[in-house]
Amino acid sequence: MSGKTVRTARTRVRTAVREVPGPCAHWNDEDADFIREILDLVGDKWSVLIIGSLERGPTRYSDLADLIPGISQRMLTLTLKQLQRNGLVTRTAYPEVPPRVEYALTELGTSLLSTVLALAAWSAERHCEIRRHQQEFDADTTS
Amino acid sequence: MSGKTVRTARTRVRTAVREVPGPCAHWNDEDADFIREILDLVGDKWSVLIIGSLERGPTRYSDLADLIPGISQRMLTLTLKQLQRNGLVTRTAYPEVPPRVEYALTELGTSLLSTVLALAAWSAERHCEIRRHQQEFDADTTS
DNA sequence: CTGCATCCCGGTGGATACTG
DNA sequence: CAGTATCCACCGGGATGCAG
Repeated sequence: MSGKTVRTARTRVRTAVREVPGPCAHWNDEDADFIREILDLVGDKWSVLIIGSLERGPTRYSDLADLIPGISQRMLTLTLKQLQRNGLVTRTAYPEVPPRVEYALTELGTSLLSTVLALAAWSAERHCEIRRHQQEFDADTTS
Repeated sequence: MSGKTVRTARTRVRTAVREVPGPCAHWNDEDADFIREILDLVGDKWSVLIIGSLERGPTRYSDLADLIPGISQRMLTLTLKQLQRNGLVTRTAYPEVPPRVEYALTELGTSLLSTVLALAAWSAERHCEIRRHQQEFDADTTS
């Protein structure tokens, strides 16, 4: 997982998903990698929640901890660092006492948020439908 | 964490994400739950790849295995069953010899695909930007 | 207040071998 | 061909305690 075969072609990336020239596979390395990249960004347990909590502007560490019920300090710190590394949030430490640190969404983070929100909307629309399918399936399986 | 506090209100789900009545938290239980629901659906390692591979129509088990490099039989079976349970794909077994089984996207699955594709597009657009940030960050951190 | 270090447990998923 | 079953390594992530 450390190799990742650095792709050089960034061209025509979006169309690659839909237009497939021949009869061969459409999940060509590149496309699959983009999926993986997203999953690495937001596939974990807390990233999206944190990003969403930053929607309204710069927020302090402790405020984030309050906004996101159930998150541990460890995960908050870790995920924030990860988000920062990916350029989705910025970290600003004010040299005061007691220390104050604010996290904020970058433009990149904001753009991701809006995209992710679409997913959340989808879930909101369909989640009862999904539940129904699950129950049907479980009923059938429970022989 | 096993309780999950079964919500009874499915009302006004989509607006809940953007409109926040008061000054309080916007990640109200419901919204967070929708995020979690999505993550359960597509947050794993293979779901999205499988869904994408089904884009062109019904596909056989072995064909899927070929289309998705690196997936194990175990994970292919498991993930397909999960997708089926959630009503995203259908499984059709033809009573022939040798056996033939085809998986296909449901309308629900298709709708999710298009939403997920938006995320993939985002990743395609921004991934070089992300890489840049990562390298900068790592360079700074590598003291 | 903000954050790292450590311990530890459960789940995810890979490898492999076997069945209808 | 289309799975099922078993074993096991890895790591995400919770709890707790300490530090700047």
